Amino acid sequence: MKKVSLTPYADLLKSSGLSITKQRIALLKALDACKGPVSAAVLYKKLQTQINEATVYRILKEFETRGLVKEILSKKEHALYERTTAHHHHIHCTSCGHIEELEVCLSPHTLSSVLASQKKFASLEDHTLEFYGRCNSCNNGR
Amino acid sequence: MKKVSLTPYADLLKSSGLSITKQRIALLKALDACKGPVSAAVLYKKLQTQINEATVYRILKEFETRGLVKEILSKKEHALYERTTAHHHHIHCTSCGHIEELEVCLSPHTLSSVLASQKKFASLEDHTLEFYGRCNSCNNGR
DNA sequence: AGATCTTTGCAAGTGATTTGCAAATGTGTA
DNA sequence: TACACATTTGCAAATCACTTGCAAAGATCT
Repeated sequence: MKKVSLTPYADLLKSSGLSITKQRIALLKALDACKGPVSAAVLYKKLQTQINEATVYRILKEFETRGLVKEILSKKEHALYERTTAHHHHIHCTSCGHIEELEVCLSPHTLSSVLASQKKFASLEDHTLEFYGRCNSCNNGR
Repeated sequence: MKKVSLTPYADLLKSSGLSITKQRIALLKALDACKGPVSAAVLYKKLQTQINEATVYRILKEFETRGLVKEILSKKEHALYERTTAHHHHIHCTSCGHIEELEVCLSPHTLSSVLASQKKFASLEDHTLEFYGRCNSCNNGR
């Protein structure tokens, strides 16, 4: 008999080793509904009728350790979260805070040369690369 | 008559457009005495007999906007600060938190190609690039 | 369905950073 | 050097983002 999948979100939770609750599903949906990285506060605002604030934080942390979301650090705001997709970086507008996804990344060659050139670290697990500038609309307006 | 400079720190403050106070000088000294980036809390601990905690935060923020210090964001800790020197990046140990300076940076070519490839931003002001891995001593210990 | 383990809501607690305000200190000018 | 004015500091309270303890509610397994 064919195994029927309930919903993609439920499946995702299950395959990440998490039990299925309406709060976690709501949070995944909300994350997907956002175009870019969002703060816990914004997520909570969208979901306040459905999830308690503490739960938003708890779920976000859980998701991060399971690899479902990625935390990105920004100079302006607190931590921002986005669903984990293909590895990529961002450019942040220093004026309006708008964040856009970039398709560039460090080449594997550059990365390994980083490690090779400085022998003091045994392994390279991750990197963050964020750009800051003025987006076109902010630049026009000045 | 030759202009005598009082102290290098006082000169630095003056040329940054800041008035000279013993708190600001003490903070600059303390920053220089640290080998790597430090948190406001650590700085305050070192200086508690000389500067009030709120003042530490106020000065740090002031220094950042004047370009005297650079704030670096870390996945583990809160904001860390270091004196502005030549542009560089860091590698953070995900186990012990140790941070080391790296000499590598993105090549100007890479940077401009980032901008060129994605025409949506008018200017590129800055970028952050932080690596995460396990330092050798943490790796041995496991 | 029942037992058991996990998650949630709530409210209080933390830790980091900020703010208001009066006193203290710094700066420019006489 | 002294004064007037502007800036900075210390202090205490406030805020903000996030965390925690605990009992009730919900999920999972059989």
